[in-house]
Amino acid sequence: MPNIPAPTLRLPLPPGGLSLAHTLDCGQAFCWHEESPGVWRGWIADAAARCHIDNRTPHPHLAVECLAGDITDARARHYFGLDDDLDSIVATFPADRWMRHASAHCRGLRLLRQSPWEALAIFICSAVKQVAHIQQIDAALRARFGEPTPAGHRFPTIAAIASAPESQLRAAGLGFRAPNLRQAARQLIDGDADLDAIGRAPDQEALVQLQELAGVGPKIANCVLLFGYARWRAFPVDTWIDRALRHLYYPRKRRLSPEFLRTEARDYFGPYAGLAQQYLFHWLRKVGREHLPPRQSRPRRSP
DNA sequence: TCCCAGGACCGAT
DNA sequence: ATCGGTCATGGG
Repeated sequence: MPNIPAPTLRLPLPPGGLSLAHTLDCGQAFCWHEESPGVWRGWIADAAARCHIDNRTPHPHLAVECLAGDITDARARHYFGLDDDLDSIVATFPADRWMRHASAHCRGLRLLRQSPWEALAIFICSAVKQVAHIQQIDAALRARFGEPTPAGHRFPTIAAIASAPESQLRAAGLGFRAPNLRQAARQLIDGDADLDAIGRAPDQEALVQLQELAGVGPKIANCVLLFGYARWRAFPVDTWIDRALRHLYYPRKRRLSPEFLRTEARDYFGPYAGLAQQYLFHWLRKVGREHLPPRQSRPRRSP
């Protein structure tokens, strides 16, 4: 069988543009890495891909080289959210000082359309982990449990994780998250939870059902809703957003309950609160740390 | 080296 | 309802 050269898709960039660096390295997906300057290697669903922005032509475009599996024009457009009117969406963000910083820094950062299962699984693994290590876990899960292709391993199926021995999951670096990921997969296999049904449920009901899964609390449920189901109002409150809300947005309020931060704050950021949250998160981590006070670490018990 | 990381969960107030 | 302790593993 002849070796057919990999087809390369060329997608014109929509208004609002697309930044691969911001979109693929902002902590919403963990299966991409910068292979060489400006060239990103990763996965669009079950297809391996290599992407870069080509500015040479009169009309700049996104070049997507398919390395394994099938990527159609429509699938790539959908994955990168190229049909979202980014300018109009960013225009709905509150025009406060911090969002202006974040929006200026995150130009071209789009919401990816990841699969619900992949978002669920990787964010269960994300608990109390640095972004760099979540990427490592993604790679380890693929290598150990994912179907091989000529260009690497796909993300493991629900069944593959459900039947994986806990010891092998721990060997992938999951630590105490291993039993959670395995049990969540089993709950889905057994029909105790249904990702399609969650996709049909309104936000609040979807959050409740997601939190019935092992290892999924309020923060991860919101991540799955936002990144796996493209529910723009979902508002994950992690340690970064928590500090930003307390110190930058509500600096003089004494007691801020987690519930307040998840609901009142979410309403403040508007109909696309989830993307606003991601802009804040990415900006804070990359250039805005100086605006936050140092984390308060709990004093260690004396021996 | 040693502190800490895109939390969830459990039990004691 | 809120608070503290605990859960593994590796990056910086």
